Amino acid sequence: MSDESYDHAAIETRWQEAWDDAAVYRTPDDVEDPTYVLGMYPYPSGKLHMGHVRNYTITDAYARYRRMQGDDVLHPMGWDAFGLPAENAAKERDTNPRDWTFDCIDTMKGQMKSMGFGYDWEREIATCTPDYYKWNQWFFTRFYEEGLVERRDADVNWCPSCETVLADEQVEGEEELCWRCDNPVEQRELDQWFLQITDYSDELVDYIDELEGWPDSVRQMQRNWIGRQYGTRLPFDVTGPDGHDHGTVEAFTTRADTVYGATFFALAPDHPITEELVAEDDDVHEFVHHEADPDGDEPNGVETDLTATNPVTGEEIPVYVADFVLSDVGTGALMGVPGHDDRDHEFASKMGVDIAPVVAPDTGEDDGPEAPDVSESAFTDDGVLVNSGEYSGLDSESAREAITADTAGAEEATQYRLRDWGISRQRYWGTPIPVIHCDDCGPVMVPEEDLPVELPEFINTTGNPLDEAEEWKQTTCPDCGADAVRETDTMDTFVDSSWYFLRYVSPDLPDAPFDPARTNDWMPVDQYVGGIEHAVMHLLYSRFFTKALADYEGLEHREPFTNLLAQGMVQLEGEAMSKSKGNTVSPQRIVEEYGADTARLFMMQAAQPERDFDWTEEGVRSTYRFLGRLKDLVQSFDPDAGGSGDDPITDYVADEIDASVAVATEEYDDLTFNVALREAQELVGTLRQYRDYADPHPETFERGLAVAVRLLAPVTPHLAEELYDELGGDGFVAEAEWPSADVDRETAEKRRQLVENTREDVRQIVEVAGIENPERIDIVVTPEWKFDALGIAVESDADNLISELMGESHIREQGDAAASYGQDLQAEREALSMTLAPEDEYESLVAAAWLVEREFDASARVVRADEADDDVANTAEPGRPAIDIVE
RNA sequence: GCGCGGGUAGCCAAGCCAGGAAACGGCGCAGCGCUUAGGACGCUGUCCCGUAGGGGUCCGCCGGUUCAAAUCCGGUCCCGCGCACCA
Repeated sequence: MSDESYDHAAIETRWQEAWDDAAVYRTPDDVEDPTYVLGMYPYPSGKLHMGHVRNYTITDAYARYRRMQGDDVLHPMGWDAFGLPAENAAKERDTNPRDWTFDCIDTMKGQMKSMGFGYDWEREIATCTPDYYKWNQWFFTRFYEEGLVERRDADVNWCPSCETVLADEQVEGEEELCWRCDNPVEQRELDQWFLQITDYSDELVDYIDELEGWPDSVRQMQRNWIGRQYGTRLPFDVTGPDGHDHGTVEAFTTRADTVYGATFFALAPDHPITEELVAEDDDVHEFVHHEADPDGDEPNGVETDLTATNPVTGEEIPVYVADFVLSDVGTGALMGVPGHDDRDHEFASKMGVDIAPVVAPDTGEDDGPEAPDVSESAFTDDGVLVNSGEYSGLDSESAREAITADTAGAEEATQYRLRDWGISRQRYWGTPIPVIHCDDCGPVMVPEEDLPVELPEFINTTGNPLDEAEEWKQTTCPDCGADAVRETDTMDTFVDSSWYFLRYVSPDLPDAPFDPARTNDWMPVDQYVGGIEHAVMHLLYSRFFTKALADYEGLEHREPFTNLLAQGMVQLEGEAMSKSKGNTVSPQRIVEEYGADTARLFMMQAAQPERDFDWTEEGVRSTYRFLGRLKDLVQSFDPDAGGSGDDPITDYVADEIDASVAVATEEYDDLTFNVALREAQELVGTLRQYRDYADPHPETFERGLAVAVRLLAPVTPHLAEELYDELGGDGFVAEAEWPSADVDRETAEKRRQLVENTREDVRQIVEVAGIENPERIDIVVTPEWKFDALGIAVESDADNLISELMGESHIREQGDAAASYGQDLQAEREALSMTLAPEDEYESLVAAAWLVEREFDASARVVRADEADDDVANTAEPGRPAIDIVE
């Protein structure tokens, strides 16, 4: 076999079997607080795609790295196995969702194994098994007992194509499209089960600040979604022309300071008062049923014959019904302040309502604020109140507080955009909601001993199959024993994924959803990795569940995921891969052609995990060749041949090995695999040069190989095992110890910088001086007193550095040279920093001299200052040796 | 409109949180080497000027803080993402 390729298939199969046999990735129940590394479990759609491969390679590499660092690691995998696509697929193929799902799981599990992902398969879960979804039902009844579940008649998002309702979070964009099928969503009124996530609104939003291991973007998206706003609720008395009292209508406002500028009042088209008016007022009827366009950009409205009394001024203002007022925002009614709100301004201009300025820009001067001109557009900033009675002169902030405090019936109010989570779905392939409807008792929870309520056999029908499952549906009331029917709705599958990370801890526990002691020990998830598309829904629901379980089920953690990584997309020519575009790359094909290690390494080295990157076949081939070269390098190694190691090149290689470890370790810790891997690949390059240019010292060379293999092991586990074995390693590299370095990263990088700078200087001199054929290159290390002087200068805060330096006799006796260097130091003293120690600098240069010799084809000597001519040595500085080139 | 993130050499992109070297790396381009890993590999160059390591200019734009700014602060213009007749 040529070194262009290697028998990846044989190697990968061999080690996958060996890992299996040795249960390398098994996490025993008795380990203490393992590092919990988790990738978002996949929906079993049939085949792994590149997004999965990237996601799970990230977690696998990190899990392997932590294991080599000596941690116990929990790295499980499971299946988000309920959901509509299985139902659709079952219909198309004339099978049933269960069989189809388990077929898909089989296939995908096989593909995961062929990728070499090291999961503890004994913790595998599939949410469509009664053993799992029983606990969804159990949580539902527990939450019901705690008052976290409510059934209400609600306007819901209905997707006619999926024939089910959707949560607000599942409706996308201005066009309101279904997140799954991209069809327009309609509104329907249905009895629905809700989980009261809004009970946790404040905690969910407040605690975002603490989630420092999460990306800002996700944190911000959650803040936006919860949408908390502080304001004031103001009571407006609404009356009709005949004195007919419509009662008090509260309006929420964040700008109570503008209340003197309220020139109209507006009600939503479906507000209860509007509905009264529709019956008696033809104009209102006409508007509500024919003109109102809540989705349009134009604010439309109709004047009513009602008036509202401004609770602060006592003024009566006209009441409109307007389509931009939304019944589910605030109270469904608002005070219109056209002088200070853009939309109100547009509406007032259109309807001919007064526009009055009551807040002026704060000029910061004492001569009194001047009311802004609001005839053309509103002034929406905070400022100073004008035309506002006793409140004139106050700044907006103070005025809001004062008005709220002074006004009868007004109160501070907090508003949220977050709504309760409607979990009812009119589909078959989900967790049956464990409720029985009794004519006499109403909805009754299924008793715990009757759980799980298992799904009946699938019936291929157009509506909800559960509605057709008569035998299943008919039952008796647990309370009164009368004939009753089962709830036929199933749960949103996001219920399943809101706690699956707990189930992995004790997947087979028969009598509880999770083992409290072990879960408290093992949670939270240390590193969670998945797509940004779950920034709101899954992650918010999981946070909610965790908090509810902390309150009611003894979970001692209130946040599930400490660190979150939202991985970037795998693209092809800048575009997301998608089946519809037909620009996908099959992971299976890549594994067959190049092997899993190549696919994994290519992906991890291509970019930081959170960035998008382009898949390129050329990159894959180049990665494959690298692995082939590495394999060759290891196999050509002969421990019984080679030099004594008593040479500078060996020292250089030894330093580089340490440097690689120091850098790669830090980068693995930060999950910046691309940088860590570059380090590993450069080390392999260095070793190759070592082999080709010198007579390698077997022990150093072997250490280099062993280090390179380990640095790559988290990402290319199969070949790493093969080569580790080849090098005579004990056991598995997967369980081997992570290499340690003799240097810290800073020193290693200073060394590299010194060598690189010195070589660069030589190049410049050769070029600028036009030296054609250098014969000898002397690199003269700085005299020690200069290092001492630099050290003093860095530490010193004395005004006169020179005199402080001259206080040192061994510096003073350098005479003019000391004075001159002292002045240099004085000139840049604020920018000074410590270099390598003199001996370290000398040794680093000696070790690197061969690079200069090789590059310039001249002999290179590294000499100490006292061995060189003074006029050369004097130009040397710490970190910058003098250079003398002889032609 | 609101919020967040970002604008760095021909292109991609690190550095910014913790200010101190024309600013990591990759691609592309150019030169050299290679009894060889060959539609590769290694070395070097790639802002301008310079016959001994020097000088100039530079991180979207404008301004500020500082001995010192890609980095901190304010303003402004573009790009991306999320939310949005949200009161």
